[in-house]
Amino acid sequence: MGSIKSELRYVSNISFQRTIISCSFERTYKSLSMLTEEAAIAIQEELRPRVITTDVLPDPIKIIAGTDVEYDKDTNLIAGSIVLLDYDTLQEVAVASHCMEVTFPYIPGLFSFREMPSLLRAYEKLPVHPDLIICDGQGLAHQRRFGLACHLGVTINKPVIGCGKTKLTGEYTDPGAARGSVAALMDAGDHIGNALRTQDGINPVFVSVGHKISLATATDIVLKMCAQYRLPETTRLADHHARLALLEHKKKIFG
DNA sequence: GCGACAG
DNA sequence: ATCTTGTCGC
Repeated sequence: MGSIKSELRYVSNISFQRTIISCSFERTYKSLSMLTEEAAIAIQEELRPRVITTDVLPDPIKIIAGTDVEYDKDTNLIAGSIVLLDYDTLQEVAVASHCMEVTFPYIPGLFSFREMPSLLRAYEKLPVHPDLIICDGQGLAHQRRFGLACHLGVTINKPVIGCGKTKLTGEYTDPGAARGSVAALMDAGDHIGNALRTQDGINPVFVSVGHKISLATATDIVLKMCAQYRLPETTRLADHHARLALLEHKKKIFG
C-alpha cells in the first residue's frame, strides 16, 4: 500500500488545496493512527520551510480568533473550538466546535497531529474566517521549529500566533515582574520566541511565530489581548466553548 | 543513565 | 488535558 509515503505526500499538499481542505483532512486523519512517529516528523520537516515569519496581515485587523481543545476525563472524546472576536471591542462574533475521538497520542513535539483534526473541522464550520488566530500551543518555539501554530497557519494559510502556558523547549532569563516585560526564549542559538509577562507578578506566557506574523507583532498583540488575565481573551473564550461543546456532546451520546 | 517534555 | 477547596504567601 505504500501508505506512509502517500500519506506524507497527501498531508504535505494540503496547504495548496484550500478548496478541498475538507476531504483532504477526512482522508488524512481517518488514517492518522497509521502514521508513524518518523513519518510525522518527516511531514514537519517538509512543511517547515513554508512558515512565513514576517507580517503578512490584513491592514486593520477586524476579526481575531482563539482556539483550544478540551479532553474528556474518562473517554477518548475531545472537543476543538474556535471563537471569533471583534478585534476592537472583543465582542464575540461567532464560535464553532467539533467533537470527535482522539486519533493520535500525545507526544511532545507532535502535538499538532493530535489537536489539528478537531480544530480544522471546527474551522470549516465557521460562518466567516478570522484575520488572525491565536492558538493554544507553540509555533516556532519547537524542537523542529514547527509547532501547532505553524502547522495550523501553513495548512489554512492564515496568520497564526503561538501562545503557550508553558514552554516546550528553550531557555530564558527572568523577564522582570511587571506586565509587558519580555525575555527572549533561546534554543540552540535561535531566538524562537518570547516569555511575556502578561500580568504583574504572574507566570509569563510563551509567544512564538506561527505563520505570517513577526515575533514583535505577535508579542504586542498577545499582550493587548491580556488586559485582565494571564491568558489572551481569545484563549479563555475558546477554552470555555470547548468545555461546553464537550459536555453537550456527551449529553447527546450518554445521558 | 537522568531530566525535560506544548495539551 | 484531567484531579480540585481551601489554603499558603505576599
